[in-house]
Amino acid sequence: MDVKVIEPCCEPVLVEALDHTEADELAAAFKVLADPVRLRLLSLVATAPDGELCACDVVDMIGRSQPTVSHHLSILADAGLLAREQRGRWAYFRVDPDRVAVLRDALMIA
Amino acid sequence: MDVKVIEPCCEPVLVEALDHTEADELAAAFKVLADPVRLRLLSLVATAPDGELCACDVVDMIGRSQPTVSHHLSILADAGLLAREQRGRWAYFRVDPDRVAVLRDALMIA
DNA sequence: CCACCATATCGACCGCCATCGATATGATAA
DNA sequence: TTATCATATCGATGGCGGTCGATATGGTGG
Repeated sequence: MDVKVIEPCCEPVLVEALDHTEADELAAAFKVLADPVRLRLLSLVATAPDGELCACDVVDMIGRSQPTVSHHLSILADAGLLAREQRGRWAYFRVDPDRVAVLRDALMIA
Repeated sequence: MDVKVIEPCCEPVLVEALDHTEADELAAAFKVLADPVRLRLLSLVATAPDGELCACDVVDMIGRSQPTVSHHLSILADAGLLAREQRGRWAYFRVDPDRVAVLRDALMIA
């Protein structure tokens, strides 16, 4: 029995070392993920029933003040990880899978 | 001919939101990557000819002081991303692919 | 033993950022 | 318009962390 195994995940993509600019940009991207509140926000949106979540529901789940939650949501949105959609006075957020994939691909190094 | 296709990469792994402990641990892991010097160190080791690099060669490549480079190498090693091997007075480093994979898997969220 | 080299540790400085209370903005509803 | 609600912005504060010079550690060679 022939068995064909495709492993698209673990192929090293990094062929030469990062230069300063690339390293700065990547570090800035990972810095967005380097906060527990932002990671919980991202996971809450990612696992939301319809793939989207209202900011109004999120404050209670997180356990931080409303300005702090708003601050972190803006950082995630500015980084492109979350897409914001304003509907009336409510703000809804979705995960941008492509943007997440960029960071995931950057870790295909070994 | 039987064809077995394995796609370990793009399946969402995150099924429910992260709790506080998981978020703290993940954030600490990403914080290690959230620095350009450490990313350049990681990429230098990952793309080194034999998969390993001597700390003695690294200081000149990075453009930071020796204490700073040593500091960042220790952070990468403590996080498990780099494995340190002392040979005489020299310290050699290798990437731990499994540890990198843990972070990559954490981004399989959408 | 001593001199030298690679690396690690220490101490201090400085800038960035997470956090919150107060307040502003902007939209809906009465 | 006025009241109310959701969200964003502002300003201040406290702590964390990147950086380097100085110094310690520890191994090598003479």
